[in-house]
Amino acid sequence: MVRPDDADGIAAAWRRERPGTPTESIGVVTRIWQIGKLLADDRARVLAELGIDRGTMDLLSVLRRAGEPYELTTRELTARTLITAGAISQRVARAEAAGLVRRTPGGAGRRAVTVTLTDAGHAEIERTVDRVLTREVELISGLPAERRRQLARELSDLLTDLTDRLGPPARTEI
Amino acid sequence: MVRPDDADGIAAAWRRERPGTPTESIGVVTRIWQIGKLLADDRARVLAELGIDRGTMDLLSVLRRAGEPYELTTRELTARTLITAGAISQRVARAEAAGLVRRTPGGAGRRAVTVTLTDAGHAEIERTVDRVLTREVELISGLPAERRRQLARELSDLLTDLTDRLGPPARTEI
DNA sequence: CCTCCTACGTTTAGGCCTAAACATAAACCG
DNA sequence: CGGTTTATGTTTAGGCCTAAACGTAGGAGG
Repeated sequence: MVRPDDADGIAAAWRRERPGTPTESIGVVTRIWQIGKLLADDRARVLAELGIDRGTMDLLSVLRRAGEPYELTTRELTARTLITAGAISQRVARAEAAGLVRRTPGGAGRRAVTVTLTDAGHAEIERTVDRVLTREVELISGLPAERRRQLARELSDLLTDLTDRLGPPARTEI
Repeated sequence: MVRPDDADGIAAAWRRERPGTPTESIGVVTRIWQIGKLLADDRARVLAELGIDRGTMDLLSVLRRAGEPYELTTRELTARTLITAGAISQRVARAEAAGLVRRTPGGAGRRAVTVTLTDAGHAEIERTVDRVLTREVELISGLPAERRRQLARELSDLLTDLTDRLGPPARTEI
């Protein structure tokens, strides 16, 4: 197995090939993407074993976290998630077909549709969430608690700064 | 615009709804995904203005960084990228149709296909790379140089640790 | 009231990816 | 040597997403 280029190697290659290329961001940006992909693929594997996909788990998670009575409008779901309204509509349709949520017209807004967790959906997320989060804690356990908290703070500062620069569209997951 | 849940809010919601849920990873993992998505969407916007897509830029970047004579086999491309061999095949086919690369049978390995940057492909990546990287440096300029380097080191440690735990499949981009 | 406008969802077309099936050159081996 | 395995790529089927077109309920304004 070829050892993939590390971020430092990529930056060095650009400077060698094109002296003057601005490379200061690569050490952070590339690694964020690499780590994100490793974690995302691992979660997909865990969920595949449980017979559920990421989109559905994301949906059920948001509803479960909202607390009793476990319902939100489509608009609220869109605002709390990283994806578009159309994708939410499709995710909800799939979850509804699987009996995990229920759609009922009427609710808060003008023409809102309320999405509610069914008992089956509630059971599904209970079955899943600890498995997923326990696995994740295990994955980052190489980082001692204090360094983990420090990293979280630094990422929080970066995220806040980016959000200010780019407008608000950075949303949730799990 | 509804303010999205922040990672701390998500962790707090899980602890409120399900005391005992392991939430220590959320502050790092969720933020990694959020930051990654903000940066990826921004890059997609920059590239859309330049009339090129992320996959193509990624391909041209890897070839350009390889240095003269700007060619790699499909297998090497797969090893240096975050995607599957099938996707590489499709990306190369698209780039070839656009005249940006050339495929020639034969090369290093057993039955290798060599992918070479054409002059048009070379020009395309020259036109693009500074724009993309300059934008990225600007985006993370809220982080002073020393903190940026420290964050890069911490991410590097985390990535190394994750790669060891999960096997080697963490690859490149840009 | 009636019309227009705006908020809210859904549907559709298309893109790109993954996983798996497929094709085949080259090497291995009895 | 000739059959079998292995390394490489490509193709195909299907999934999920985005962007944009499309419906339509309720207000707002005249």
